[in-house]
Amino acid sequence: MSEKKLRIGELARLVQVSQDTLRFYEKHGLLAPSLRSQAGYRLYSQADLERVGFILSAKRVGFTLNEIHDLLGLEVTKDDKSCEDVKRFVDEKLDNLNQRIGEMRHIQKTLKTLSDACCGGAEPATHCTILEALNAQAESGPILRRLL
Amino acid sequence: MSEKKLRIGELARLVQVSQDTLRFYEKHGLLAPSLRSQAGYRLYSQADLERVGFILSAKRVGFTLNEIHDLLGLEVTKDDKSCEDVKRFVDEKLDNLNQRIGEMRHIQKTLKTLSDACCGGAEPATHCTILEALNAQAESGPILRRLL
DNA sequence: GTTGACTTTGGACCTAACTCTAGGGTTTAA
DNA sequence: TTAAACCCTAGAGTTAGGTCCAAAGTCAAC
Repeated sequence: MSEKKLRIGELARLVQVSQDTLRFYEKHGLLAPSLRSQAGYRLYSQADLERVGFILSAKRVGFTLNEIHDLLGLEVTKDDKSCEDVKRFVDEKLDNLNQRIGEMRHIQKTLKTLSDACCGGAEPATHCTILEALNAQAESGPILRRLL
Repeated sequence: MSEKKLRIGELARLVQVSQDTLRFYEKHGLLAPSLRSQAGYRLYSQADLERVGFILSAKRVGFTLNEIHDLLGLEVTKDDKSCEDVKRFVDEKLDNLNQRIGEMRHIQKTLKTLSDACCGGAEPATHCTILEALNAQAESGPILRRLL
């Protein structure tokens, strides 16, 4: 039994993007349907579905479509050189991610400080902004410096 | 002694963005210099510097300028209602951040799998793509589902 | 055998976030 | 006192990532 293929509308509904977006990704080389019907309809396989999943996930965490294109194009072969290249590229992306996760955690902490400071007690603080929350944190350690 | 003020070029160099970008942020209400010189030159204070730091950091982790504008505008007063509003807004952003951090960690893991699988041993694998790395992970748990 | 929901292509349009240009004023060091 | 390096405004142009539209073909059901 061959696997069930999805038409563009079904796939779009599944992954919650527009059909136009899927065609746009195709035009930019990120996602080609594995097959076309006789009439020319795009038919997507399960692998295609996973590919879209990866694209959208990578996008959400801040990769550009160009970077995602490169990531999807990565392929290690017996050739040692390609292996080196992949490692360099991937490690750079990893560093990048690590840094951004750090910044996200910091902003998270700041938002939490704001939320707690303002609405924690029975009486709301008279005055509280996000920059004051940032400063409150900064006073308890050299956190602000990491921002810059 | 009054604090040292920065002109636009100095600030731009400090935070590594163009002068145009700073003026752009000003036009969109994210950052107004606390002062102008007699000749009309923008003069930025330390507080302004911190503000830019926050803007850039928030941008790096995926907030849009509009969202950042709203974040910067948050202010809790004695008014209970504003407190409620802030809490709702901030908590939503926090959820958002949490989810994205989760996705980042997942992609991080995938990249690591790829890096390890391909270049770990003495001999590079014959064939390894990022989607295969994803699948390798997926097999050891229902991870892919979380992508969608 | 036609209606309605689907699909195709090509190309115009849109928004966010810059980036550049022109034409001019200011500051400072030689 | 002038040249280099800075700053100003207004407005046009650019890039990424879609989004919309028109004109037309396809498929399922009634």
